[in-house]
Amino acid sequence: MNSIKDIALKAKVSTGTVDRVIHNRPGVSEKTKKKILKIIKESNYTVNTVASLLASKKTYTIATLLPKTKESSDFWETPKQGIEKAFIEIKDLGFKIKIFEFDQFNSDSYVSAFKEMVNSEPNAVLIAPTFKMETLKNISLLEDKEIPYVFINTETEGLNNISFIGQKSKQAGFLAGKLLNWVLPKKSEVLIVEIRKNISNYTAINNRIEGFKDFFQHSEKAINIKRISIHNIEDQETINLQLKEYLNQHPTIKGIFVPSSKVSIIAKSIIDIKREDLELGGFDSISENIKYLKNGIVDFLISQKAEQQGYDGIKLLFNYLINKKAPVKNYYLPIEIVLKENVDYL
Amino acid sequence: MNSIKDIALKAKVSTGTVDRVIHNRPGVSEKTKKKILKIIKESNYTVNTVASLLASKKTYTIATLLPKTKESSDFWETPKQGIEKAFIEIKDLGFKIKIFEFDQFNSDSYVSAFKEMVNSEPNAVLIAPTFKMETLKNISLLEDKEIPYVFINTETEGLNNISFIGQKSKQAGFLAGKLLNWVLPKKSEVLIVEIRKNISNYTAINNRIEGFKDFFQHSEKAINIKRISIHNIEDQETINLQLKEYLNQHPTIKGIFVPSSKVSIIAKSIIDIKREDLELGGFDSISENIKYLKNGIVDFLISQKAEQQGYDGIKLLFNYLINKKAPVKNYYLPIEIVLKENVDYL
DNA sequence: ACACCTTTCGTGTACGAACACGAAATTACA
DNA sequence: TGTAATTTCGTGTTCGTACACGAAAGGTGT
Repeated sequence: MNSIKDIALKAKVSTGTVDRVIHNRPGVSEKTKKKILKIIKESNYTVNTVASLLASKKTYTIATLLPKTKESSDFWETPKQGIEKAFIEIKDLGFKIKIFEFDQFNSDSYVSAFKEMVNSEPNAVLIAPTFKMETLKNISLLEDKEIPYVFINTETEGLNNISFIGQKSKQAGFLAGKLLNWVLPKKSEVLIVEIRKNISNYTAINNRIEGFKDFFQHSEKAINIKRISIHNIEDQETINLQLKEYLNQHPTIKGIFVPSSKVSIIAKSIIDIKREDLELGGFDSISENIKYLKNGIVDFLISQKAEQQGYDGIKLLFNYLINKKAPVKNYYLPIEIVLKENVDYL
Repeated sequence: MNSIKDIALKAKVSTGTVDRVIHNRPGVSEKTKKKILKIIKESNYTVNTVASLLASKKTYTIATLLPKTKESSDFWETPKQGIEKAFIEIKDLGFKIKIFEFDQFNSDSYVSAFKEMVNSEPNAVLIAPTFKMETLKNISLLEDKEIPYVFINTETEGLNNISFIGQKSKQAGFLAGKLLNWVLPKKSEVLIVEIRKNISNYTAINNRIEGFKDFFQHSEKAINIKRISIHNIEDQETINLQLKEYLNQHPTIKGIFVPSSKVSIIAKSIIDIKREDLELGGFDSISENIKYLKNGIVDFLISQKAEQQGYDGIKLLFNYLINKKAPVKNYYLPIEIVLKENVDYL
């Protein structure tokens, strides 16, 4: 392998001089600089990242700002696993990760965690910007300190994030339309059930609904779409009643679309009110949902590849800090279809 | 961070002794060894891979043995991209990759490339064992030299490969059955079209067919399944005739399943003989197939995540060589459903 | 008590790159 | 020409680990 020593030898200068040229630091005459650069190119030498990182005892800290999780089946557990996996790969290269968390139903806690994170002076940050307004209001704290940031999961436009990693929500909704359409008998109506607890992530959910409707508008069999909203997700009884009544009033409804990860709640309801004939689709392959996918109540799930969001997010920041290579602005992850038949192989 | 020096200090020995304990080398008394191990555990110290790799100027060579590719749209291009990506990540850690190739329709070339590969004395190898017999016959060459090997893409049982990375073919066929069933009208027949050029990979293809049939055997609407074989893939005219005639004789056939990546050939045929009403499904999201997916001739593809096969394969060997950590024997990759609606987001 | 061997462990150097330090070369100006 | 200021660049140390070498301690036999 080609080392800085070889280059120095060939150029008849010391390693120090080569080092200065490589890092574009002053103290080298134009002439020697040119000569060295030429030799570097000819012997196509590249700096050995490993040795470099070892020598410059620089350590980088990446901060993450994600919703707190209570149970292990929580959606946000999954990106965290991806973050952990990425961390293991890069910790020996002098990288640290500092975790900041907030209550996803409380915007104040988001803001205070955000500020705390900024004050810890990380080299880069990974944010799940579930609160749009609060993000817009506070993003300057990061920009003033020139801390690069990437967003995951929630697309927030018009900001200088170096990248967004997540799903194209509208297209995901569109796909959900196609899938539900496949499994539905002709001349049915479909029902969109919104679970309103999760107000924080409304952008993605609205985009999914928009895409979903879009599909049926351009489909030959113009299926009619209804929409209801459910609020108190703790109270299964009320949900059952509300759903049962609505379905009785609209007997042509043969399929339900839940544009969020809360599809398991509706699945439970469907069993309770004995309407297993309904087709049901939703989002996110979390364990609670997979249970109902496997027993056939849920027909399909669309996965957002949550683990990869975390993993790729950290890896991307790692590459950015090491090579200063700017990634693509919109890093869309696969819109993955999860069925009973492939759920065990993900 | 915790370094070997800190451990030595705490144990009141030199770094050399700690080093001996870590690498389980002789020359340390039972007593000191225990003491050091205890301290290591207590301060949860782990060796710094970076420094370790730097110091032991060991360089590892991983050899790959894959089919040669002619066009950039070839299936085998994709795993190669994954290998390249993995290589970039690990080259600074002293890893080299040596590529060996063979003609996938010529078993002799496989054997000779195999031998050449073994003679290059790599530290580990990644093989696409498309020729089963020849693999069985020659695998001892690797085992005699104690060179660890992983298989990708083609599952070959009964050998001491440290891992297989690829798809559960039978389950993938099963899923294909489900998808075709979804899009088919009731009381149709389906046709399996085998493309017999690719004899080399027959295990996977047979498994897919088996899984596919399985699905329909256990489905309520017991759909009848026919099967034909096509040989000379260069001659589109003959294929068109053969297909047209067969379909005329069996007018209830409404869907076609191609258990290989050659589905684009049938798609072309379908257009030529004006039978766009047929539903069509196949394997692998290579560019040729995607074209027909997008214009609606192909209804679905099942992707084997070919790039990931290469990437994960190399990464797995990397981890194995570094940490001697044995991976899972069967590393099944996602069985991914690719539709017109999500093909742009993979 | 002496020579000799074995076990145990400490020291020193190397890996490739980063960077502080200061030596040497060049230029500026009186 | 002498002196100071400035530019240019080589040396030495450091990062955390690996490993060769050999010193010290302990044991055995005569």
